[in-house]
Amino acid sequence: MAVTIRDVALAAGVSTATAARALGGYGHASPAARRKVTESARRLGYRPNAVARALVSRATTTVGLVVGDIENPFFAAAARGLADAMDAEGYTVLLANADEDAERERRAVDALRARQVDGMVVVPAPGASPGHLADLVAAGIPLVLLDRMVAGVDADSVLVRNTAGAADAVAHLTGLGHRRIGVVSDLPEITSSAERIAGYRRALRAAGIEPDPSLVSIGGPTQADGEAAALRLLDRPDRPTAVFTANNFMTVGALRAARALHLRVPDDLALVGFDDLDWTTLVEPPVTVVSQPVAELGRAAGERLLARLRGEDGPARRIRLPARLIVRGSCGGRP
Amino acid sequence: MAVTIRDVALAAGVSTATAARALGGYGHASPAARRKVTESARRLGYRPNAVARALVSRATTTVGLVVGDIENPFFAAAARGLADAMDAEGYTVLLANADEDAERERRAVDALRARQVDGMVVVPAPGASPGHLADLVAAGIPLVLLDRMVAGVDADSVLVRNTAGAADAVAHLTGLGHRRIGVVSDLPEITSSAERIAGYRRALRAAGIEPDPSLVSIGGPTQADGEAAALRLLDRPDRPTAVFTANNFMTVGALRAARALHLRVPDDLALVGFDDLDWTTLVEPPVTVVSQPVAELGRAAGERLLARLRGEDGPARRIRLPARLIVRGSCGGRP
DNA sequence: GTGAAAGCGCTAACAC
DNA sequence: GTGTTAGCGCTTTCAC
Repeated sequence: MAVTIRDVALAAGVSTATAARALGGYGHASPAARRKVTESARRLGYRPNAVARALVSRATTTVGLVVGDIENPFFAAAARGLADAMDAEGYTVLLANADEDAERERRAVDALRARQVDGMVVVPAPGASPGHLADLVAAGIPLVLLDRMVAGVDADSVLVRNTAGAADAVAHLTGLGHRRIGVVSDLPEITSSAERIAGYRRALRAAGIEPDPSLVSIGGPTQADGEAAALRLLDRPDRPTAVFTANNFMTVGALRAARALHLRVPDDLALVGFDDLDWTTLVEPPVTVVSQPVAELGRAAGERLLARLRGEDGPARRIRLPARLIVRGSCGGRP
Repeated sequence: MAVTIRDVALAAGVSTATAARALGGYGHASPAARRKVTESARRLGYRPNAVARALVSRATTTVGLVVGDIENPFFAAAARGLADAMDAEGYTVLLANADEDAERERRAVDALRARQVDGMVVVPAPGASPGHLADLVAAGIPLVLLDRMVAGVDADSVLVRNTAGAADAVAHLTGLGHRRIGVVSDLPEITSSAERIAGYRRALRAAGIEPDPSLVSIGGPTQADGEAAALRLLDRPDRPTAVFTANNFMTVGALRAARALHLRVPDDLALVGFDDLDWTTLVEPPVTVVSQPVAELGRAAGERLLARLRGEDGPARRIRLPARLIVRGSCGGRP
C-alpha cells in the first residue's frame, strides 16, 4: 500500500489536516509543523493521490483533447501547443482520437467527461449531432472548439481566417492569369473546409470568373481520399490549369495525382495548398501555401480554456487567427 | 450537482448497492431491479463518476504516454497505434510531452503517476537518470519502454531491429560502390541511435571498410540540429560520397544541407534515411529509406501493457519489430 | 437477491 | 495554528 497523508501526519506527529495544509500550501501551518511534515513526507516517499484530491475538490487539473487524427501534423502541432499552454499551469491533457467519426467522438467526449476533466477542447468531426457538446456546455464544463465551429453549440472557438486565407491563395492564381481553377477539399460539413471553399469562390468572383461547380472536388479525411478527389478533377480533357487544395492531406493527394497523370507543376498545373508542412520546401518546385499558425492555435485554445477555468464569464468568444500566403514555386512566376 | 448513483437508487427504490450492481454489471441483481435501475439512470441522465470509482477500485482505466515530441510523425504514429489498442479495451491515454528533456520527463511521469494511471509507456529521453522509471517498476506499475531501452530499468520494451535495419541501409550503399560513407544521427545516448550507428559500422566492416570517426556527425532532437550536423559532415573537401541518416529529422536536415551546398542527390551524394514518411516519395529523387513499422510499434506497446494489466507475470520481455529497406532513387542505380 | 455500513485518500468547515 | 469531523461518489464485504 502506498503511503498516504495519514502516514505522513502520524510520522510528523500532527493531524492529517495540518499535514494536508503543509503539503498543499493552503491555509495556515506553522513553519515548524511545515518543516516536520515536509521532512516526513520526503522520508516516507509520499506521493499525493490526485484521484482522491479530485473527488473532494471536484477538480482534476486535467483537460481533454479530442482530435480527428493525431497523425495529421496539423492536429499534432495543435496538440503540442495546447499541451505546452496547459502544462505551464499544471494541467495535463488527456488525448483522444476520434478518427473523424461522429460516434467515436461522442464516446471519447463521454469517456473524458466520466474522468471529470475540468475542461475540453475538441475538433468536432463532420456530421456529428452536437448533442454531446451541447450537454457539456449545459453542464458548465468549459469547452473550446478548435479549427471548426458547430452549429448549436455555444462555446468559445479558436479558428483560422479560412475565407481570407483561401481567397488570398486563389487571388494569387487569378493574378497569374489562371481562369480555370479547381479546388480539392475535405467535406464542406467541416466549417473550415466550407469557409475555404467560400474563399475560393469569392476570389474567383472578384476576378470576374463565375465559379464552375464541376471544378469543386470533395475528398475525405485521408490522403488517399485527397488523391482520388484530385484525380477526378484532373483526369479529364477540360481539366483546370490550377488547383487550390484546402488542407495538407489534399495537397499531398493532388501532388500524387499530378504525378500519376504526368502533369508537371507548375507548367501543366499550378498549385496552392492550405497549411504548410516541412516537406513543402523539400519538393521541387517548393509548394506555395497558405500557412496556418498551428502551434498558436493550440496555445490560444489553451489560453481560452484556462481563462474559463479561472472563472471567466460572458458570451462565447470566437478567436480568429490569420493565415498567410507564402509564395514559392508551384504556381510559376517569380516567388 | 450531477446525478449520483444515490439519486438513481432512490428513484428506482433500491439501495445504492443494488444500483451499483445493476449498473456495473457485477454481482447479483434481479432482472426486475436491473430494469428499474437502468431506466431511472437513463431518465435522470446518470453518468458514472470514474474518479470516485477509481478511488475505491484502485484502477483508472487510463494509461500514460510520455513521448519526446508529439510533432515528430514517428511518435504521432506510435501514439495513434497505442491509443487504438488501448481504446479497444476501454482505456484512455493521457499524453505528456517531455520535449526530449530528462527533467520534464520526470515531471511528466510524476504527474501521470499522481493521477493513478494503471500503466505507462514512455519513450525515455536521453540522459535521464532512470530513477523515476525504476520507481515505477518497483511500485508495481506496468511500464513499457518504446523505441529505446534504458539501463537499470527492468521493464518490457518494444523496439525496432535498429542494428539490422541500419546495416541493410549501409550495405546497400557499399554494394553500390561507396567507400566514404557518413552518418548523421541523434545522440548516441538514445539506444536506438546507438544501435543504428553500430549497424552502420558493422556494414562498413563487412565491406572491408574501416569506420572513420570523422564521418560520424551527431545532431540533436530537431530538424535544425540535423541540418547543422549534416552541414558539418558535408561542407568539407573530403566529404563522403554517401550518407546514412539515422532518423527522419536527420533526413530532412541532410536534404536541406545538401541543397544549401548545391550537392545533387544522388549524383553528388547518395542518401539513405531511417524511418519512412509520406513526403519521401514526393521529393525528387524519392528517398531510399529503412521503413519502421510505426503504428505496429504503438500497438505492440499497447498489447504488452494490456497483458501486464491483465496480470501477466514474468521477466521483462523485449519485442523487436523488423525494419525494412525500401530502395528508391536517392542512391542512384536502379530501384 | 438485497441493504447497511465501511472506507478508498483527501479537503474543508468548524471548533478550539 | 491545529485537530476533529464530515463527507466527495463509488464499490464491496457481510449479514439477512
